[in-house]
Parts: sequence; structure tokens; C-alpha cells
Amino acid sequence: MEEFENQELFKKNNIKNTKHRNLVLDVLKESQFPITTEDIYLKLQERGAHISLSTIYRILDVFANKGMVVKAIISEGSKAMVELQHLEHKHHLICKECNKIVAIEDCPFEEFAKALEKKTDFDITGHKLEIYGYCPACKE
Amino acid sequence: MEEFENQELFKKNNIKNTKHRNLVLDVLKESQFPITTEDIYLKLQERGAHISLSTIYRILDVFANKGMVVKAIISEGSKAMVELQHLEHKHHLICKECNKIVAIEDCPFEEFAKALEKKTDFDITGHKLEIYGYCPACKE
DNA sequence: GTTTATTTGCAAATCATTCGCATTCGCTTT
DNA sequence: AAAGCGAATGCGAATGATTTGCAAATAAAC
Repeated sequence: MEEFENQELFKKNNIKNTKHRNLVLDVLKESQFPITTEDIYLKLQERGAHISLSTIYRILDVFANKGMVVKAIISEGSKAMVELQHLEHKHHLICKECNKIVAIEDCPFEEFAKALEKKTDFDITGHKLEIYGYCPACKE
Repeated sequence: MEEFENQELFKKNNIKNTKHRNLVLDVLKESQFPITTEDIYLKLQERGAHISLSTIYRILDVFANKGMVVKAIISEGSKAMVELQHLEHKHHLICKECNKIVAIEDCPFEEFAKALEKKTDFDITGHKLEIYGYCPACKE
């Protein structure tokens, strides 16, 4: 069934259904939050899958081009890492101390976008919102 | 007076007032939008200033640590570049075709943040919002 | 099963950013 | 204004993440 879902998704996006794409997609599905390419690599190694890092980069590129995933960048201060997130529209609240990430359901932006389109005459296709702060445990 | 402003800013932040820091700060002041380290480097070269790229990285690091500038990341698709922006709170509307950047005055987020703090018990210190789309010229 | 285009592994290349060390510079104290 | 000290700078080399070239393996169509 997992397998089946994947297959459909690949078909819908016109890309081949390969063993490695399945593995990567499974990891992405399991992960509630953005993860790095390397995280995926390590997870797959733990499971005994033999897949090279560059393959993962390539797979993520394909997924991103098809809009199956979205590249996100989490940063503040000097850190800056590129990650992936699932398609659902969602934002994150990131603790500056412990890097804990919490997902936020509501998005205050939808209406604002419409007003902005009128004002700027842009065709707005998406947005990215990240919120920073200190989590309950790190507030001290 | 330019000079003078810079000097005050350096003093306020407890960092030395050097020729190179002045040059970099001037470029940052002139630039309405986030620019890359390399952009700064090229601009300074045009003006005949002799300054090494690594020095600019170091200067920007110092500025960022003092909160004089904020590192921003503009991305969509596979691009991802780290840039700098001035302190004022501002968001950007970015054209996916021509990369034109337009600043947005209003921020829909302020009230939302308060509600979110209550809900999550986080201490929220900041956020980053980037909006993507096609500008009037590229809408086609 | 064969064919054909695509995907993958591997190692090497590339890109931005950082670092080490010798030299120079800015600020403070005379 | 000159001397001394710690910080800032240039240069080139090191690092780390991501990309690429090419030959071999694989998936989808026939």
C-alpha cells in the first residue's frame, strides 16, 4: 500500500518508479519535519540500503522539479542548511536554542496574498514563512 | 556625514572603525535589497577598492553578530543564496522568472505572532517571510 | 526477451565559505 | 606625535556541501 501510493505518485508525475526513489520517498513521508540530504542518506544506510549520496541529491532534485517536495532553508545567525519539506502547506516555529521545530497549522497569509496581488500586479504562486524564538524549555 | 554615521555605529557596537568596514557598510547602505557577499566584492572592485573576498566574509560575520545586519536566504527551486539585509523589518516579493525583488511594507504577521505565543508557549523573537511569484513583466 | 532511454555509483570537479599565518593597521597610552 | 598591543587584513590553502562525467545497471515499452 505504501508501495502502491508511491507508484501512483510517480506515475502522476511522469517519472520512473525506481527502488531508490521509493526508499527516499518513504523516508520523506516518515519525517514530520524538513531533513537534510545527509539525514536521508544516513537513515537509509541504517536500514542497510545501498544508495549513494549523489543519487539522493539527484532524486531530491527531480522531486523538487515536479513539485513533490519543496526545498526549505532553515537559518538564523550563521547557520544555513537546505532541507526538504512535504508539499502540504505548513510553516515552522524554530527554537534558536535547541533547534526544535514545531509545525504551525494556520497560515495568516492567504488573504494577505490576494490583497498583495492587486497592489503589486504580481502573480503570486507561493511563500515561505519561518518563525524564530525560544521554546518553552529554553526560554529560561 | 556618511563617514560620521558609520563611525558612530561602529562605536556603539564596540568594533573598530576600519577603512574596509566603512566601505562594506557604505555598499550595504546603498543597496535597497539583500545582496550577496560577491556582489559587495564586485562593487568595491569597480570602485577601485582593494579588498579581499575573505575579508568581506569576515566583516559581514562581525556585522551579523552585532545585529547590524541580518542574514537572509532567498530561494526557490534549486537556487539558494545567502544574503544580507538591513535591520528594518521588511519582506520581499521575488519574481521567479527575472529574480526582481520588490519590498513589501506591511507585515501581516505581527498579530498572528501574539496568538501563536499563547498557543505554543514559545517566546517568539522574529520571523522571515518570502513571497514568490511572477512580476507584471514576466506574467506573460 | 530485446531495445532504448533513464537512473545510478563512483570518483573527480566545482562552488561558496572558512581558516592559518605573516603583515598591517587602529586605538590607547605615553 | 611616537610606541606598543591586540585586532583586522591578504593571500593561498583547506573544507564541506553539492554537482558532474562517464560507464554500468535498471525500468518501461515493445
